[in-house]
Amino acid sequence: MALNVYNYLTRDKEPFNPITEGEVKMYVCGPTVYDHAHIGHGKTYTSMDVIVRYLRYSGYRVTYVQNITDVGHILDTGEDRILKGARRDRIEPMQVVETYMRSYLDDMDALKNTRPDIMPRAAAHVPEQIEATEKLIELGHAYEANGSVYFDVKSWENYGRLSGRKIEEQEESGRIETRTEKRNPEDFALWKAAPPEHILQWHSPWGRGYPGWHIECTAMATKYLGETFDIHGGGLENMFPHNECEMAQSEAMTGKNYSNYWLLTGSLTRDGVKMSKSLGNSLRIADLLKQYPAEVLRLFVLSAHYRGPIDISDDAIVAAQKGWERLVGPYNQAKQMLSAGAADSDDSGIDAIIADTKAKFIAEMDDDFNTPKAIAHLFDFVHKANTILNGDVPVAASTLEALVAMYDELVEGVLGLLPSGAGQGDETAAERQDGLIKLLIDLRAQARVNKDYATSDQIRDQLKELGVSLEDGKDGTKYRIAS
RNA sequence: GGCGACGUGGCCGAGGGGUUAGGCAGAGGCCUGCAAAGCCUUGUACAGCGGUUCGAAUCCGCUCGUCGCCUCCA
Repeated sequence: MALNVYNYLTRDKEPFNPITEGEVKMYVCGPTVYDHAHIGHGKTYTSMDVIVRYLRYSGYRVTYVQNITDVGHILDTGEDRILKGARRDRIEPMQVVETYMRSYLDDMDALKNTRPDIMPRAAAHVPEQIEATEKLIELGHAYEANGSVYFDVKSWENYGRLSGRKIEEQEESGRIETRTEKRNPEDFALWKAAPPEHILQWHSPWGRGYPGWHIECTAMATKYLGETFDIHGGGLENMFPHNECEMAQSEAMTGKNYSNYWLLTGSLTRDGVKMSKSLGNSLRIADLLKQYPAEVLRLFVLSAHYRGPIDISDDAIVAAQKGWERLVGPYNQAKQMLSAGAADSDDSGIDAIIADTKAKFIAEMDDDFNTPKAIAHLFDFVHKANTILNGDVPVAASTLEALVAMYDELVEGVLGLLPSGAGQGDETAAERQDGLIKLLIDLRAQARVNKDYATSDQIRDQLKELGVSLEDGKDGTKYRIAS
């Protein structure tokens, strides 16, 4: 079965056909770096990360571009967000940008989101944005007024195609601010004249100023991916006005389709309400990562469909944590069984189960990246694997290796859900730790044979305090390390 | 006021005209020195009211409710 995706442009699920066979050009709206990232960003970019991972797993060569907005845009109070951040932190605007961009990248790395191939910064693409604005003026889709340039929405009949909004309806709503210098209230800025005190400003054919919010994506996406590319991703809450304006000006400029597919992610709420600065209910990614492993946060995000909303609560994350430990159980157990030495052959039939799980996983992912269902199939596998691994019949090394390979391929490769950290960076330390724990397990086994349960329980309890849980089974004691 | 989503068992969340989602929590049992983990068994779910249909949680209409966007926002 081939990949099908839900395209917001048509509001329908469609077969995915890239422009160039085997290649995918993908653009995702990145963050404005004026504060630390919160878990809402985590949801959007982890969803996009899994889409990229799956496209690559499916054999596509993906070019993944995600911008960094470091120009700053006007708040309703007339204040620039980045300038506001600078004033708050008493530093230069570009220090704000650098600080929070690095913080953002740290958070994304910690969440195991694959780095985009190109992360263009808006401030470094002002000439491209001016060029795009000039072209729109030439083509009669934009006009200058008092040193600012506006896109003329009435010159582009497809305006409203993505979000489904009609200009007339906007006018009727009566909530569009009236700016006398605009021809239509809905016209949006491509370039804004800057007052002298505005720190971030550049030369332009229209005097000193700075670019409008939407034009950066047009300039950078077309520069790195071409005038028409395959996928545009981002958060659903940016569909209007940002994506709508972006698409209108891009297509007006090139006369071609902008992005063939629009994949937008649902928003994240906290205990039922959206995160916002004013409510003070933002949860920083960095703070959450102090409490939970990245994989738990990823499983939490991926356990709901990317297009849907998701509500974060303590109960939900704790449930995700328990679920994750169960999901990863057979992998850890198989690894330990392998290091302990396994049988030469068995007739567990696990090869067929693995093949079946993989086929189901792929079928679900092919259906608009249905991670909740794909993960449900993995849990079905966990159930079957546990039965085999804990049964009376010895399991062959080849069986264990096949299981580990499937986990590496799907659970880690596509979803990024295998435990990171211990053992991966420092092999000798991990081996030493493994040896020490096994030594304690042996000592405890002797104590148990002698019915010296005080000693055996002491070993178990103290290891538990160190984050190492011991589990007695038929074939001896296994351990697991808390993350 | 306009546009748009959505309302699923104690909780989180898929699915979607007749046939098991899955996870967490709970109950009983097996195993265990005791635990833990695992295994087996166990859940009268689909907001309400109408309609279409042999049959609706799934389609249509209305009502109620929640949320998002319409101003910067992932």
